Amino acid sequence: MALRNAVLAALIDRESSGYDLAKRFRVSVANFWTSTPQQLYRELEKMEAEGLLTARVVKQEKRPDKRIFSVTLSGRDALRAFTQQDPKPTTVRDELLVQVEALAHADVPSVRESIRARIEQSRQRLDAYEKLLAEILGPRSHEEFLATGNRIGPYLTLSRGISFERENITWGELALSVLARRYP
Amino acid sequence: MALRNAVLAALIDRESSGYDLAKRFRVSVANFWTSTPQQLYRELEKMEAEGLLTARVVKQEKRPDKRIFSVTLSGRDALRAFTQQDPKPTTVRDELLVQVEALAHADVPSVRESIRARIEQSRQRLDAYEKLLAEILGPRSHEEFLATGNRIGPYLTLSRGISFERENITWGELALSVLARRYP
DNA sequence: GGCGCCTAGTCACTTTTTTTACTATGCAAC
DNA sequence: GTTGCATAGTAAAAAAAGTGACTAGGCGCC
Repeated sequence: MALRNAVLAALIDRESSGYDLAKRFRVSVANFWTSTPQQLYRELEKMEAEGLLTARVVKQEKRPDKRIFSVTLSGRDALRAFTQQDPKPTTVRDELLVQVEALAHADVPSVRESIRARIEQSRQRLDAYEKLLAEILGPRSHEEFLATGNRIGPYLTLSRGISFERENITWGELALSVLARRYP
Repeated sequence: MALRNAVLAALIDRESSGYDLAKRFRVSVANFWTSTPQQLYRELEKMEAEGLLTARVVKQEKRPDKRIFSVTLSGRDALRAFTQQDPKPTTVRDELLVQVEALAHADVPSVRESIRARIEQSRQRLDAYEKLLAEILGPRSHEEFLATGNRIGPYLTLSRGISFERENITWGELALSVLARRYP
């Protein structure tokens, strides 16, 4: 019942196939909501059955046909109603931090390697987010955009994603330097 | 199967009752892993049955008796083995950001209020994390601690929590200022 | 002296999420 | 000429997580 709100938010400005939506979840929505493709396909079916979405089939010649989903009026109402509710507190699940919490009882070289991988992944995400943000901004400065732009919501969520990944990188580097010092 | 690693990491340096553990999850572990009390009680039972934890009953006079769990040798092994695995990528679920993503279709006053509440909550968490960090540091400076302290793991995870909550506050204030400008 | 919160849980049920394994076609590289 | 990757999904089962209600004594407060 919660995934559907993220789906509505993702589809409201841009209709998508399940496959496309899964890709968008992987590269940008992941910033505030994570979901597997399977979960999305199921949710899309349910949402269509409940009238929140409509689907139209697009025939393709060189590829399998696809179904493009868009938000119905009833879906819009649901989204608006959702924005009136109290959002649940953020849930985070980060296995890397669990490993770090247990550092004194851990296999330190493995953890070190995992931190490195996390830094690398955060660099890539940061890069992707910054590109998306640049697309939203177009030729405008942040100032101009904030005064006149119309994709304020995505601008703000992307900004949050960017600062999150930056902090990941900074933190990872701190962690590596501490490890280098304490577990040479 | 994933919650258990967080439980092991939380119990390895300090045995706890289920109730206490739930409190610790609420106030500090939440930083990298979220869980409800029910989930914890269930997981503790299973882990005891599998020999990862042992429980001893502590009789209390003015309160209900409690069962204190601690990590067994087998639990230690499991924790170490976990630190050798590739951590799964972070999963985040943040309804507030979903609401913000859908800003153009949202009930803006409600969202504004939710952002305010988030800022307030982050302030409180920041405060709590900083106090915990001060406890870990004791009278030492960060420098001294990093060179000689022994709770490096918790230091690092708390640091991550602190920067996360700071960024939440900064982001929330940016979001409010944008809203004030665009939806007066 | 009643209200509500704190401690310390248990039980039953429902929902959500994850995992694993399938079906197909097309394209590029080797 | 087959291996691997991208597109575009479906199905079923198992595991994990979340919700709500309940027990029961103690404490403080007004």
